[in-house]
Amino acid sequence: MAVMALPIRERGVCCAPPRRMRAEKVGELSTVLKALADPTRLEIMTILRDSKDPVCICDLQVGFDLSQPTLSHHMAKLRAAGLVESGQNGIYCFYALRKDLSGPVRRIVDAIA
Amino acid sequence: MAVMALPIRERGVCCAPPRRMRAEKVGELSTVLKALADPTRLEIMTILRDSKDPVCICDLQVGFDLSQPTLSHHMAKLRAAGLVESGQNGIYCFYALRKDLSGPVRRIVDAIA
DNA sequence: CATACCCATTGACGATCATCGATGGATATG
DNA sequence: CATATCCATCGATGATCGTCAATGGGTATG
Repeated sequence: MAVMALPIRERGVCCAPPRRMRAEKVGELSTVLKALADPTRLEIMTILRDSKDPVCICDLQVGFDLSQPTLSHHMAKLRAAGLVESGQNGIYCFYALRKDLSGPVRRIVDAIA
Repeated sequence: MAVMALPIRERGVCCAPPRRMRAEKVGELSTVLKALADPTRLEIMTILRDSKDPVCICDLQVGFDLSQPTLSHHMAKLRAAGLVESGQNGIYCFYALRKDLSGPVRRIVDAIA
């Protein structure tokens, strides 16, 4: 739709654009993005990011209208993606944003305002 | 695993954490993240972001080992998410990063280094 | 007009995902 | 010990996703 200045092409001559990212990094980043690409997990991440203290699962279960297994599954997915860490204290399980996130991942998490 | 300073809780007393993000914004952002959460589309986005000129689909087809319909489907998804815009010139179809991305989305795109 | 090239759409298939109910383990309380 | 609370795992189900082959439309070339 937009009026773009389009290059001129020659028929039958196509050349692959440069790919600067390593395949390994592409996989890591897409895993992280996939973990964030769900409304529930996205909001949980902002809660963890903005919370001063680790957050208890039971509090999240009150805040979100989801079953307990579903929420547990979401947290496991966030942890598998390397975004959060968990700690147990008696009955309670707490989650917090990992502090050793890589630069790009940290920037992405900060960007979801 | 990590040694977190865990808060003290009272049995049976859970309170929902604050949710600062509007539901509408959560939906938009998760749509964008879902569009980025695929290795192929992620790499295409970096190519478009780093390219000075609009990129022709036929060039992408050479660069990625995917069928033409699959690549077309990926581009449609990026456009549906509001990340790219397209322009036609004769036979050729060009794609480019949209310049009117919102602040958060722009930061996310910039973060995928 | 006939042919070749570029691209989108459709229909189909297997894989992954989000969700739930049921279950069980672990820990605290009485 | 008995009970209540918190949480993870398992199995199942419906939805969505990534991919392809087939098809068709549109545009240039000869």
